[in-house]
Amino acid sequence: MELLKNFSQIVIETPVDKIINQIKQLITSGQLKPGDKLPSERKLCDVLGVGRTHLRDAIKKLEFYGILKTLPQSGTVVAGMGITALEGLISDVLKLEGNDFNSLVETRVILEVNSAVLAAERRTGNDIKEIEKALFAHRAKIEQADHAVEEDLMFHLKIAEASKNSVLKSLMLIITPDILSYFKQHDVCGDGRSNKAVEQHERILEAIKNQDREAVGSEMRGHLVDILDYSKTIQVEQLYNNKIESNNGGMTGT
Amino acid sequence: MELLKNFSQIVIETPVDKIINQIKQLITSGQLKPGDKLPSERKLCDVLGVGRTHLRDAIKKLEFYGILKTLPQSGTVVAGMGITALEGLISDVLKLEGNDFNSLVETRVILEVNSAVLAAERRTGNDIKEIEKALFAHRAKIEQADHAVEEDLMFHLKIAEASKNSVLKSLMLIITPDILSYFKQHDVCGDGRSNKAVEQHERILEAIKNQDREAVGSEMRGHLVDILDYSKTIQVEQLYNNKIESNNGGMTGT
DNA sequence: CATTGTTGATTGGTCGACCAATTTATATTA
DNA sequence: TAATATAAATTGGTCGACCAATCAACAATG
Repeated sequence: MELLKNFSQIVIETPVDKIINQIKQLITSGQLKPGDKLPSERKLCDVLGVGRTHLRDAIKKLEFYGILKTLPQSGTVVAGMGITALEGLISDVLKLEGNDFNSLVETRVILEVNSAVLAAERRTGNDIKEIEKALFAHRAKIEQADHAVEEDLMFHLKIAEASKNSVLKSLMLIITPDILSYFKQHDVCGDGRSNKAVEQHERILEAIKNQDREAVGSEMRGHLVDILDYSKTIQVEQLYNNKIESNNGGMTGT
Repeated sequence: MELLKNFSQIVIETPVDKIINQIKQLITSGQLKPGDKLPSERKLCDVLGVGRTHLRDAIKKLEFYGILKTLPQSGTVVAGMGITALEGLISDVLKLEGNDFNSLVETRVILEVNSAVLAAERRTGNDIKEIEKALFAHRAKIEQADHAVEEDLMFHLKIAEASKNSVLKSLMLIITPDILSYFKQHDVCGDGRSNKAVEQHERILEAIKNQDREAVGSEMRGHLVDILDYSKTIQVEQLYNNKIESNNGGMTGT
């Protein structure tokens, strides 16, 4: 079995990825500065020796990351920001490397606790109603069935909305799918933890109602701490599995 | 001038967006469940009355979000996760609505403070060196020139790396470009704050060296608090400007 | 000389045709 | 009949040609 160690992850580099790397290199090396206009698509794909479709896909992806900006019938320019931080960006962003569930959960705790505290400060009456609705849905699902991971996360998402911080909510939405996929893969919520979770949710909601910053913080932290512990125990097993199956995590893109 | 209030933001809904909305609607309404296979591209674009290019763009975007998964020569399926959370996701994620600089900075404070604390716990000798290097570069740029926004943020990014939390770092990378663009637009760091910033950086680095969690937390918080205050003062002006120019913020995608 | 109008080249956007891999259906054979 | 081989149809992937909008150069006009 030790033979397995002699294999290393095979990286499949699609044409699109190769193009992205070239453009990225041009930017980081300073040959393309913010505001510069890229050569026309036709010339570029001629030089690169690829079809225009691939090039356009690459541009679209970079545009999505905010690196490029393409102006119809005019050209594609390098967006004037974030260049220094570009190094290693594209291949890193959201490419949660699969075995890094620990970071994922740790980050989740940070986002959750803070959004809960903010929610306690800023929640409106309507927010309370929304959060309650999610709580009821969660409880109902658990009483009749076993798994309710999505309803669970929905509760947390409603809290994020009540925090009135759109960025915080967006970031939670970004990491949520990855957490979901992990939970479903490993059946985290199998045992009797579900009922305990609902009780904790109730206490969290209560603290938000009372606008008790301290309480909501500690309750949320306590609620998430089991999961954080759990994540540490599966770390090793996780590492092993990822070497075998070509599991490419959550939202890793193409 | 009050007439301006009678105008409202014009929402340009590209064909791709329309397709995404339809697919999203099919999923949220339950007509498409996780694991289901979508009709073939040809049939779909026939029904929708759009070209295959548009449809493929839409699919690619949804795949990027982790909603769909397309298997070559086989079909496109609904990924089995995150469906409950889907409602409102696609149009929300990272569509930092432009005038929400407040949320942006608030979130930054949260991420920064926590990553700094983690960095104090986990930093290696090499991390220290990297952070120092960034600090020197920042100071050098300030001593000779006026603006050093990118170098400033680079310092913070190095701290995020020292936190050994890849997700935290990724999230910071995501919001960094938006912060940069704002800083550059509004010339935040114009006055003599630059020198003060370097001094604060030095104290933060010192605290990380000493692995002093408390100190690093309060120092970082103090360092960022001016910016948070500042963001509140420009909020109103910001709102106004955004109505006029069709500024679509940072990484809003297509 | 300055301004305007026209024309031609270039741009990104769009579409339809073709390709290889896959799946399905059908025919062949033991 | 069951298993296998073969052929036809369907799939997503790729490419090149065409489109309308834009821009640049230049000529006509005041």
